[in-house]
Amino acid sequence: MAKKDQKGLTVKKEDFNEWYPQVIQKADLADYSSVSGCIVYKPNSYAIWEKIKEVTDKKFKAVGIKNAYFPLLIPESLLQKEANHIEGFAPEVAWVTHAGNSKLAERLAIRPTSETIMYDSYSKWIRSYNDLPLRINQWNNVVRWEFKHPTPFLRGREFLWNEGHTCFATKKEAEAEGPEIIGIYDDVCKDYLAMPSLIGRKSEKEKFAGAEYTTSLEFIMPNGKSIQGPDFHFDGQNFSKAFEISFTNEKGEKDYVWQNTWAISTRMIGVLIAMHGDDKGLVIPPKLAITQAVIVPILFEDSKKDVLKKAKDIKKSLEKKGISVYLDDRENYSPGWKFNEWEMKGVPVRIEIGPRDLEKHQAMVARRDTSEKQALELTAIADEVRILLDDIHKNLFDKAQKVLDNCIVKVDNLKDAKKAFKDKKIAFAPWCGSVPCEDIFKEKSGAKSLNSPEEQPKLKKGQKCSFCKEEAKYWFHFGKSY
RNA sequence: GGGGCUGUAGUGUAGCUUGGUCUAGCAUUGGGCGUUUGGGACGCUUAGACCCCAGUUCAAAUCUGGGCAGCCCCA
Repeated sequence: MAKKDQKGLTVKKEDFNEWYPQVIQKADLADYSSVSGCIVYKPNSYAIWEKIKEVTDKKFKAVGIKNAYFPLLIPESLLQKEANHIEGFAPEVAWVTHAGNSKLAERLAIRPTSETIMYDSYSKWIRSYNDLPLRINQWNNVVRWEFKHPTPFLRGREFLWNEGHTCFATKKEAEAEGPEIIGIYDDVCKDYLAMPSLIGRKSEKEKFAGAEYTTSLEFIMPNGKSIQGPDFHFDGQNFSKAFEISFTNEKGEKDYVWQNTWAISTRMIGVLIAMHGDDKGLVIPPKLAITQAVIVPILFEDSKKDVLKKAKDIKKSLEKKGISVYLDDRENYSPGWKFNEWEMKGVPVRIEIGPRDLEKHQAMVARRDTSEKQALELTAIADEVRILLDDIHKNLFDKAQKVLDNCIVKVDNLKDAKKAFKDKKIAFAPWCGSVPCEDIFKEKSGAKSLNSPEEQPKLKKGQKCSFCKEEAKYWFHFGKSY
């Protein structure tokens, strides 16, 4: 049994697998539902998702991407049009077969992803190079009937995401979208979620079903397992040829569009919880927190009025600086109880004010990430909290960056790679990149390839692959994965 | 894909080996009343559970089988 503190929370580093669901439970983030693998996103987690969605959506729109909405249900005939795509998704598709008591003539897939239903429309919409580029995104839910153990947020049968589906007249234009989209995702992860990642190209084996290549952001969880975050797929003309998305180019010739797809999902909530949470519970990065600061007044009968008045003043002064504040003036809970509750829920900053502070014209300000507490002048408090919130973000990011840096081990053989995985680390190795090599590697190590960063250490002349006899092509990250 | 472990109120658990004393204990949580309130206050009161389906038996939370769900390890 792992150690528990007085609130029944497992110590994170001793048993992450117990700690994780406990935090979700205690911070009131999610609940299990009657459908296995489908969770309820309770207000506390949904608020985080709304924030992620809001900031990401803004960035999409800033580069000219428009939102639309396509149907949930996809006719079987459409889903089957692209061979690799259907092969990749078929085992996990949930089907609608009946309407009331009558059997449908053609069964309908609940979208596992929307390429097929969207491209059916695209083929009708795109006629000429004047219709391009077409850059459409949708925020929706998808269902993939996973058979592996579901884990709240990280792996489930239904999740929320964005799926961007774009079409360009030329390969060059299409591929140029890659860095732009990956840049947006990376900005969101760094600037809002306070999370660095490994960015790079996926292997042939692990790329998206139907894509030419996939670029991903990989995150490393505290238990040493990696997990794929947002990604970008360059689809070439695979789908456009299957769906007949053709157009007349500038030369008057028939041509097929070049396509990309890209996504970020509610899985990031899980990564966020895992990455920043601690033995006191959840830690929400300030820019994602729906409540950035909570004021806990210390109420006694004789001074109650004055303390509450000051607390309200503080609230106003913070709000003027654009900080979202909650004044917790509930009288049926003790201050200590509230401290613990807000820490559990991950609110970045807590302000305590009582009669003793009133005398000194100050308030106690505690930061969630380090638990440091300091007395601040009432007049300076709004500015100081503003600075503090930025500092908390920076500290969370730096800590996460350090963890990431420390878990990457350079290796050049299977034995050292396996040792790295055993130590809960990521192996970085020269590799040939072939599918057979990865199959054997996976069987022997229990791990898989993650991605290959664009900026690479130099390969030695004649460097062999770390796991077979072929020549190494690039450095690649490998790890045990969710 | 293979193996192992587990399922008891909202949450965490006791009981299961050796069926009966279980009208299922404890803590926390929820409701009510009062006293409290500077790091999860206290008293009184009230509500709330044996995952589902079969079987064995006079008798099942407890044993058996199946299902469902959760966790772990290996591939």
